[in-house]
Amino acid sequence: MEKKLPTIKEIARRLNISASTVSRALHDHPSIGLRTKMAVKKLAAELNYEPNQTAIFFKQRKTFTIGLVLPNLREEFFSAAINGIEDVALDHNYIVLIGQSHDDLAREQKLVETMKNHRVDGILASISSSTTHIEHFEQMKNYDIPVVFFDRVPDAKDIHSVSCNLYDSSVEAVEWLIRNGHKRIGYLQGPPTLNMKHERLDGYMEAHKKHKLPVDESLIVSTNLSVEGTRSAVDALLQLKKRPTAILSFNDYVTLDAIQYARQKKLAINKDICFVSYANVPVTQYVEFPPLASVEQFPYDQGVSATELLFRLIDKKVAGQESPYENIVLKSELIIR
Amino acid sequence: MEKKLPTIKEIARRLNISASTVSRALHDHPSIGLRTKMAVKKLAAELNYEPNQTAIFFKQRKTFTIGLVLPNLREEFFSAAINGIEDVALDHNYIVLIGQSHDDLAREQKLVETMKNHRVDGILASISSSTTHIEHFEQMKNYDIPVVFFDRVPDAKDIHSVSCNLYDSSVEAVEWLIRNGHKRIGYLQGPPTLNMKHERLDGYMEAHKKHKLPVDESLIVSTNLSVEGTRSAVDALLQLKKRPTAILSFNDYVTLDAIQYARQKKLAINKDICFVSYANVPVTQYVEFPPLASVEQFPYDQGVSATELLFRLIDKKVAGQESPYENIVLKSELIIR
DNA sequence: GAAGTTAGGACAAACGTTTGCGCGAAATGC
DNA sequence: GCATTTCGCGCAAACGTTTGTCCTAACTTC
Repeated sequence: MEKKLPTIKEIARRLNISASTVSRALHDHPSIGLRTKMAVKKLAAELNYEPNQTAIFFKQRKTFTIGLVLPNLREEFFSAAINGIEDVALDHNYIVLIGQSHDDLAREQKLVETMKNHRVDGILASISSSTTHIEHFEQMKNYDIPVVFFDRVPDAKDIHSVSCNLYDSSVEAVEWLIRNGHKRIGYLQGPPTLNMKHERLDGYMEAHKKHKLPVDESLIVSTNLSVEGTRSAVDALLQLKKRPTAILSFNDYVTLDAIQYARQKKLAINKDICFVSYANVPVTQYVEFPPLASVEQFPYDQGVSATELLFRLIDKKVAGQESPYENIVLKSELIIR
Repeated sequence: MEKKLPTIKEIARRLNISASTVSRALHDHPSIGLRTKMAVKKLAAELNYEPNQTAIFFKQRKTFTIGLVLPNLREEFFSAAINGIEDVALDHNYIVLIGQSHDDLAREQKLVETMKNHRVDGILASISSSTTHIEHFEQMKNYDIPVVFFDRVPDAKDIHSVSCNLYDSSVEAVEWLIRNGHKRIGYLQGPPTLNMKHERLDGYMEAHKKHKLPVDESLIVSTNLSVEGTRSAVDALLQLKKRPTAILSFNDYVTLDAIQYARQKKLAINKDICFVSYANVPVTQYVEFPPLASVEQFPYDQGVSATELLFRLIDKKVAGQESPYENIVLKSELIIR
């Protein structure tokens, strides 16, 4: 059953010409006569010839493949980002290798390693929540594989990245709450590794400062994103003698868990307590009590932007040029329901 | 900046031995002496040698890559299926190329074409809703690339597939509704291309037959899965003089739209009208009125099973053996909330 | 000590494609 | 009609690895 796929050599043999001529003919190289060009193309079509990409990859040192490493696909944010990534990649005739870290550093490392072995031309990454260092990404420099981080960007200097400005929208979100009469606003943050740039927290602080509201440290709690983590964090807030009337929380998924827990505790959502969040994932439209507002982070645009940056880096690499580190910041937008 | 990655040749040159010896030494070939073996490994480690996979792919005619073509990643069903696929693939030291058809036949064709060019070792596919023929998949036979369909399986003979038995659970679902007193049960089906095997409909019919209930054709409507399509289909049901008291609907996403529409029409969910559905996606746990029951289709297991089948096919292909067409059917399960 | 065995490694081809170089013949210029 | 350019194409190397075959020296065996 070993079907022998037609090769350039085969065409050359049949036409009694050399392989190089065939190659050039197929590429419309100017130094090939029209007659041979026609003959080659005709036979190629008849034989259903298709170039062996693995041979080309090998020779050209390019695979027309980009690697995508992200925490998971379950979150609508990431699946939306992929749409942008895939669209740009397909435009460039590239295809996407995917890998989910499931927020596990070891798995993330293995994925990067595997992608390196596959000689991807570049890597897009959103780091896992347990990623405490990024050596595995930095090593890619030794292989001339550019890396662009998006959304979950590590707090390091010498990297390329695309992310949303969450500072401004965090200020805006908290101000919105303040304007709506809230004076005690809780902040439910994510795990430390994802807060390294603490844009959200800085925005939270700034809004308090602007409105001369004191910041109560006990109003700031953390979750590791798990249901239990979120519950105990929310619990800590609800146990306070002076409980917050509103909570700004890490993202919509966390918020859904938080709301569920608050309801379980017999709190009236949007009366006893309000929620404002990040991500603005579409699925919240179906739930009874969605967050009152959520910061749209434009995953599709982030994906597009990151992929375009990656291709610029790949092109420069091919041209042998050095690229300065680029850190693109897109703006986010507070969506009020 | 052209970093020269170390190669076998380089190691051979430095050690004044031949490349073949180096290759064999690295592979612990028995005909290489311990001394040279050690020397080679030592130098390889020092130079940080890593085999150039593209060269190996080229030579071995294998890429250790499988292609995955599916409608979209937004649906939790597919992102859950990927988890199974990825886990099995990683176990086999394979990596996954991904492509979303977005329910567009042309895009699906392009993706398959691109994956073929990348010489993937096999393809996993869940067809788009606009896929009216599967020539593009059948052509893969000419390239010795096995294809395994999962979940959304075309209605054809000569294919490999993994899917859920929806007939039994459909009977069960409708019987459950009947036992709960419903006599007029609507059926909101998906687009024709996805109903080719009409397991759901057959089950719906069978349950009616078993309970000697007449089937009213006007209770059977279709949606193209879009929000508008679903709304007008539901509308048709609600307009009936004798409106159904329950609706069995294509999947949870459709159901969420349907429920939203019904509420908009001032119907009391679970009183005026009940919903039972397929997929059992986790996100329904956060909504106010989830479907009363949903058929779990075990996406992770489907992914695992499909990928394992694919690897069996790949192995047989390598061994030059012919494989009979396998159509694995997993059972589904009606989950009652 | 001669014949046979074995261990250890070299050589070269092969996978399919691309590309720099060069060469002969036709076409052009005067 | 000779010199020069242009055109069309072939030759061979190269990418990095694997693998079948062959070779040589050392070792065994009697």
